[in-house]
Amino acid sequence: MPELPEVEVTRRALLPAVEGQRVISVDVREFRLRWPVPRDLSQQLSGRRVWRLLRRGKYLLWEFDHGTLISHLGMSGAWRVWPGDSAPPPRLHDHVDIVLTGGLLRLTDPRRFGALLWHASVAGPLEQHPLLASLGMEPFDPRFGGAVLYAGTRGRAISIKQALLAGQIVVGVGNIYASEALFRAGINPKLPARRLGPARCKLLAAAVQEVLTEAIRVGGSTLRDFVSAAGDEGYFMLDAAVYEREGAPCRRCGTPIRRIVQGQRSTYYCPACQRR
DNA sequence: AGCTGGTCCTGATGGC
DNA sequence: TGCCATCAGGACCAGC
Repeated sequence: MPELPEVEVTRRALLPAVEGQRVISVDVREFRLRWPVPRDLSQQLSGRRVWRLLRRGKYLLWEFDHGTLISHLGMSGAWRVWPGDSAPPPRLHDHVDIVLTGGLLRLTDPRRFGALLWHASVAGPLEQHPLLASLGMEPFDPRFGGAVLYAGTRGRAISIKQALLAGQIVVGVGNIYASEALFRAGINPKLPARRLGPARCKLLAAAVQEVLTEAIRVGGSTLRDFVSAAGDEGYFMLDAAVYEREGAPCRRCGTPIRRIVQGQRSTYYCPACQRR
């Protein structure tokens, strides 16, 4: 499910059960995620209070006094929350339960590309954690804009689609929203990143922010109970302009949407609208 | 069999 | 020659 909007929607849904609440117990049923879940996670967290639940890119960061729990949903992960002890028995792929005073949080992740890691404060500043250190700018950072995109794409031979996806310039843009943002900006996804001038960078930066903002807003309604109750069915993007619409008429001009493969991932675009 | 929401890692290449 | 940054491809998995 998770690109930035899904992670952000998840964060907001979990907030009341997490922030300011104390961990009662942790039950790890499957340690083999992308990296092994720490064996001592339960000892590490039990009895401790989570002060804040933050997001960096697609990572969720659970801030404790003595360190930070880092979670990532990979391709197929989701957190769900139940109040009190109302949670049903865990099912296949329900790998971790974190019981807090605010409710039970359950991590499900069939493909196990997700991660759950502990970063102790004594190990150094969180920003220097290997997974976080080289991340690009947050798309909603007030400093983010065309200039950041322009600077970041200088000298880059890869396509603009892949540059967006790489997360070194700006984080949070996954495969769906990369296509959607490029459509909105009217930019051809195959264009080498270094060929973008300041004007197109400005358009694209704005498009990235718009697409993500809209997805969060829409997710807020369509995903409301995806985290709390409804389960796995939750995520779908309302009204994708191009994503998974190969052959369907462009909503702007009617030209059939085209699908290509870049870096082994599908890209969708309108060959007529995206000529910039 | 071939596709799917992510991203780290490795090894090859190219610039200074 | 050495040290970078960049780039392509592979890897990790289950489900449809």
